[in-house]
Amino acid sequence: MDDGEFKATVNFIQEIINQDKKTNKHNGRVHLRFPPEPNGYLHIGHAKSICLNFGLAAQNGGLCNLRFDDTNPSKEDVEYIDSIINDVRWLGFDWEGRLFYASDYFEKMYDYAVSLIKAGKAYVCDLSPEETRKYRGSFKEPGRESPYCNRSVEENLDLFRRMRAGEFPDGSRVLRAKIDMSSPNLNMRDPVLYRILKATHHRTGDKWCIYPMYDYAHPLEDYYEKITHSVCTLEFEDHRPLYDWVLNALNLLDLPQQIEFARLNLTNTVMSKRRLRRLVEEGYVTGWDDPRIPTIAGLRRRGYTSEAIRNFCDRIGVAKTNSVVDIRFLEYCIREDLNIKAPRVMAVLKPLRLVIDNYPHDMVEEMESENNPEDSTAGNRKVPFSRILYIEREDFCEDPPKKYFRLAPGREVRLKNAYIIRCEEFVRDEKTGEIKEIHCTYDLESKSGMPGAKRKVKGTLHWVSADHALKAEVRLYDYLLLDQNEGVEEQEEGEDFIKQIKPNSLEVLDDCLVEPSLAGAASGNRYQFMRKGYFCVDPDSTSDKLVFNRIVSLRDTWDRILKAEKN
RNA sequence: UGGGGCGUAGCCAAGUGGUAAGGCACGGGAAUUUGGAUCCCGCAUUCGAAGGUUCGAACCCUUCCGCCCCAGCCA
Repeated sequence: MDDGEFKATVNFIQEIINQDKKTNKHNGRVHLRFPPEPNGYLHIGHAKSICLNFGLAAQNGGLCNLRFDDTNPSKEDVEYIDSIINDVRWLGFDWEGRLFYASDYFEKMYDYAVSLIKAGKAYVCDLSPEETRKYRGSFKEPGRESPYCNRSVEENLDLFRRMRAGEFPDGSRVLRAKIDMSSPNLNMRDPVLYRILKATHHRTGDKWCIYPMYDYAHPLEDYYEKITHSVCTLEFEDHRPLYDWVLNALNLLDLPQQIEFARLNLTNTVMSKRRLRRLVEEGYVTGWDDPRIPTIAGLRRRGYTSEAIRNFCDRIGVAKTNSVVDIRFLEYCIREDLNIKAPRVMAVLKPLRLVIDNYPHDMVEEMESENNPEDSTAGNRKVPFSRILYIEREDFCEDPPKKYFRLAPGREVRLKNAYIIRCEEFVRDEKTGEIKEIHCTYDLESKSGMPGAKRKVKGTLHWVSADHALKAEVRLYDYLLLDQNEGVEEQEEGEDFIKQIKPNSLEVLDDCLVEPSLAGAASGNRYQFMRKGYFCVDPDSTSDKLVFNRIVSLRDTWDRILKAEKN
């Protein structure tokens, strides 16, 4: 997958693993996990984490589990579990049966909490959420001890048992760790371990009405699964002392090590679960698999390959610096992959009728065409050619600017895999002034493969035969957000990222014409529409009407020249 | 404001005391029946800043500056 010119440099996590292997920490075992909360769809930021965790395991002869961190039933749902499992598998990773749920450990976690209480390291606190916040203090001020922090072990045990039994309403009591209310790290000011939540859990049903908090549950989950390296994102750095505290308070051995790295940000798009959910729920996009959003489902529908995504993730690097990766790098990765894989076909997106006046009326020639010049095993196909063709509207210009190599009055151009033609005249719609049709003559010595084809001609155009072409709908996607840098996290108070959405991030082309070899193209198939880009058959496609998504355009040097001249 | 992190090119990112890798983007050129792909060439006298240590500093020390995260009974 990544052999060839690209060589990954050893990242800092691999360095830690190298060191641990050297000192035989964990007896040389390497065991990681990808621990999503099932409260949303996976996006390419998760893909970075998935590739990192599973990749590190693979590179080190280790293991990687898939684990759902389902400790908050009020936000989670099986819909998300199913989609996450599907996405991780689609990305190409295998947890080899080690699929776990935090909820599987609730009983053990409860028992550990009881031992914490017995050891005098946890207590039941009756403060309300508001009071708890006040007692916690601030960055400036130390917190104050809870009036309940010195309850007897017996009373704590009794209260905690009754919390579990459902005797108290939501929010009335919590179990707290007894650590240090004056710690400069707010996470250590007697953090909440368990809260009462009378919600039906998607897996345990109504068995529980108390649920462990992340800070308590996560280190235990890692411990139960014998995780050696617990990789998470930067915002958990402040939680590491608590992660370690839980494990140490219980006197556990062979402990996992939490290591934090920077999450992925991409330009021109949104990446937070909150924002993606908003786009979906408020109808700015058509669903979690809308090809404009960077969810795995969206990228997949758009036509991205898992290889390209993995490659991207492997190449962006792993570090602790907050960064925003240019989305054009992702585009580079998919073009690189599809350049080798995607068969070439001809498709005219915005058709302009072209008549070859000196070509016989009823003649049809089958033009031999290479399926993929980058792949000698891809073979050839025949494409029908006749007197009336369609070319791309933008491939003709009445009054061409300099450096324009395409068709213009009196000019010659090559039709890909066919003949060299000359534009003799064009017909204008009298009412609209729009150019309706162009008339050409062809050089019958210039057919591809013949000696006469060797003549140098500036431009080569793609085309379809009017009588043979298939109608198609093509969906062109643009970046979701206007400003390049608004892919970063939260904005100023009151600023709404919704305002940054491009009004025309989706353009639907209804009257496209594609070559007949595309008849019956299966959903998910990818092609290069020559000179236009890479396209993927959408699930909406039917035998009556083909529907394609543009995955990414080809690099367009002409377009760049035009833009450069504007500036 | 207390704590925790991070500053190397437009964007990622190596570099760990011996004189700034690589990729993307960008610019130029070659070749070309895709203005694609490919191939060449160019692109940081300097590493957030200033001092110091050293024969030698992006790397070590000091001070300063900037950015990110934390005051959920979310994860």
